[in-house]
Amino acid sequence: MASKAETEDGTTARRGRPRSAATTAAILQSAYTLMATTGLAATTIDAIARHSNVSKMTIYKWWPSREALLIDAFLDQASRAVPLPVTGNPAAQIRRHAATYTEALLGEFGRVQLAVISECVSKTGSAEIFYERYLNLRRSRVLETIVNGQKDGSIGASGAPGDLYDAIYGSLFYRYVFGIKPLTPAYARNLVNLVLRPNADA
Amino acid sequence: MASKAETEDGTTARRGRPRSAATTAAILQSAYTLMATTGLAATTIDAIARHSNVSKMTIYKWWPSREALLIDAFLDQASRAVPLPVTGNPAAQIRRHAATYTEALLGEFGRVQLAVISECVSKTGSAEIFYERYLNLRRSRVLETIVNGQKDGSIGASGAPGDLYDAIYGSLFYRYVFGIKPLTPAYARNLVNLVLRPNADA
Amino acid sequence: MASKAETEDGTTARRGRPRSAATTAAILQSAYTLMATTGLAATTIDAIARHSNVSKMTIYKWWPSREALLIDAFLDQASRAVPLPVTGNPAAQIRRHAATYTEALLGEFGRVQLAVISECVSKTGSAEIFYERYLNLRRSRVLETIVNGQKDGSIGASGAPGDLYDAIYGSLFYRYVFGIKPLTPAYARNLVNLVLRPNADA
Amino acid sequence: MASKAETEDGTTARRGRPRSAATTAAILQSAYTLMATTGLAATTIDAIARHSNVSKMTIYKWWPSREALLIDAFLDQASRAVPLPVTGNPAAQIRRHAATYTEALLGEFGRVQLAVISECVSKTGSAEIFYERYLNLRRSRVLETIVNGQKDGSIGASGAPGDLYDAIYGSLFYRYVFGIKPLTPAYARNLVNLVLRPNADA
DNA sequence: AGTTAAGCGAGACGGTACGTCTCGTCTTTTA
DNA sequence: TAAAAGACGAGACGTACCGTCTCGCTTAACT
Repeated sequence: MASKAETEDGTTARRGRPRSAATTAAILQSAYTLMATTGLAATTIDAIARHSNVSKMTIYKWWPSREALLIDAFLDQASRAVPLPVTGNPAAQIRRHAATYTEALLGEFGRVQLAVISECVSKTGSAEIFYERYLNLRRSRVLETIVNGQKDGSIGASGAPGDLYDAIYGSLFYRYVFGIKPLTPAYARNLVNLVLRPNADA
Repeated sequence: MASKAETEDGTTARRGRPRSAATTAAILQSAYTLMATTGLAATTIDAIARHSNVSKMTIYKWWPSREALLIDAFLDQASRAVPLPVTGNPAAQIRRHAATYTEALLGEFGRVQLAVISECVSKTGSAEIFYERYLNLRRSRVLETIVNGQKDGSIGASGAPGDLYDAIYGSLFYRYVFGIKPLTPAYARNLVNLVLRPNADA
Repeated sequence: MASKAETEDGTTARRGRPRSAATTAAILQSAYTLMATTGLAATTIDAIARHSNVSKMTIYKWWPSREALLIDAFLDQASRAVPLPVTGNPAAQIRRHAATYTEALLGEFGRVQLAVISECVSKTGSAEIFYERYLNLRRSRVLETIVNGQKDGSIGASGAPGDLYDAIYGSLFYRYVFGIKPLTPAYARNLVNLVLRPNADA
Repeated sequence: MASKAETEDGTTARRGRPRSAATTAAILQSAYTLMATTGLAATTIDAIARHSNVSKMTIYKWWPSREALLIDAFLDQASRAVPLPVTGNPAAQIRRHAATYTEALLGEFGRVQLAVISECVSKTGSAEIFYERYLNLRRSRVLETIVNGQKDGSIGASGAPGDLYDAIYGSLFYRYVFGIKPLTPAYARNLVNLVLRPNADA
């Protein structure tokens, strides 16, 4: 007989009090809310603990550093935002996505994302971790779409997909970080057309 | 900061009150050095005061906040870096500038610039101040060059100059922040060609 | 028929898993060892649990507070130490006991006893509990001996037995707590003679 | 000409903002008050800082540890208490002093003194520091008085002065720590007579 | 043999103090 | 009269222990 119980999904049941999902959620939610409302400087571990009614020890138990927590808080809340469209031809998909992304940038999503990136930069010197844990996947998907568009002819630009992607999303990010106007869905759509040079009917 | 002369017998002879310019320079130099070597997190006002042998009071007297000081420290050291070329046709000028800028990004200049931007973002939520005090001027000059290129035909791309600029420099910045490879002078030159579509002889 | 089993010694056997004697012993032993070796400040409940491989829950189940546990740990180990001699005349008995007690004070016994007393004082403001659970009984026995000595004339001092006892053992404790030298068996024997003024042949 | 200003009392004036006497006093007063009212366990550095409206940094700047602060707090408030009488013959002086000391023991003084001693014991294993910084001087003075009494014949006991002192004050301390009754000025006077055996007219 | 109750280790958790750090302000001496 | 030296209140840092609370497993007495 096995000395440890197996749960239905095959994971081994651990001894001891199980980790509280409610606590974890409260921490992530508080971190996100504080970033969105009070800004990065006020989003201290102490403030998160106070806001979520969780002890600091519990936070430090599960996250090694503030940037790790902030990334998780962002991922937890923002992952479902800005999905890549699945209908329409590749150029149109990207155009819609860039517009939606721009709209998100102008709201809470943008504020929090930039705070997380800033935290990573000030702690580690770059935002590579953020790229690996969040951006990379999304970029890969858009890259595939660009490749498809180049294949089916809906995208006229012949540059490397990564270069095209960065020209679009790098522009949006650049304008957002430095407050360069305009930065609107219409600007984003126009930018996509400029960079990808889609066929007239795309 | 060389505010003290050494006499033969080793005692320190005061030559009178150090010039405030010397003190200012020492503060800016220390801030820059600390950002470049120990990173943003360790570049505290206390550390700058210690490193420059200046009292904290003097620093607070002249700068209202850390980001203001860091911007000045960056401007003081980095203004002379990455000058816009004045020879060659417009497309070639930008190509050379983008390559030079990329090279600078990969060194001390990039590290410090990103630290300053990060500080602005974490304090104010964006890097607008940095844009106004540094980027804006440089961007304007390049924009003029792009306009010239579009007029004389050396630049084939017809988009708004600002859009073209952001596509190039936004891409470079984006790759730098997120550590996306490759990021080299060759990549920059290629990117300029992709975005500006210069005539074959440019 | 009895609904509950009776063990040999008349105690009622409880349902469920019986309390583990080994665990109890391990806790008390660890508490004593830690007090003797690492000092009171390091003898935390957590440290005792770690050292004895017992969970904190088990400790808190059986002892309501740290001072209660430390007293028990002391009693468990130290009760058998420093027995009152039963041979010789009363004055000689006390003289030998004071000397033995002094010797014990200078070793592990003294260190642990003082730690326990200190813990009681810092938690409750005095060491009355320690007196009630440990000192009182021993003092009573010595008091009887003093009374006997005063009756049979071997003790010349006419003061109240309690006053004589405290003059002797209070002196020893006082010197121990404040590190006043000398504090040796010889000093103790001399002190007993000074306070009790035994007849020459005692 | 001196390069540093000399204050009236001959101490060298230091550069920079001078230490605030009010702050120091507030810290010591708060520490004393908290010990007397809430007990040792509640007299944390945090609590002292809160109660005195002083930052923890300032406390840690001037005292290396809690026991050091508590000793100073006790000395600051209690030094003037329980002065040795200067009139009357030696035996009578000590009798009065022991009675006064006992009275003090039963009030705030006793509570705080015991707390300080307990803190020293739990941190360092003994109260030697307290002896060196407080008790020693007082004991020496009483010892001189005992010597005088033995010389002029007012004290009949021939033991070493230190032994006699400890028999008296050790008894009082012992009774206080362990809550042994009675502990009153009358008891103290009687104890002095028992130990010192003064001549009838003393 | 199966049920039930308690003991016990593992470990999560909120609370609070620890001792240290930087911030930004304030007060004094010195050149 | 500007600068240094440095005290100071505020409050975050990351760690430790407190005492409580699930959990899963074990051990016995009672059905």
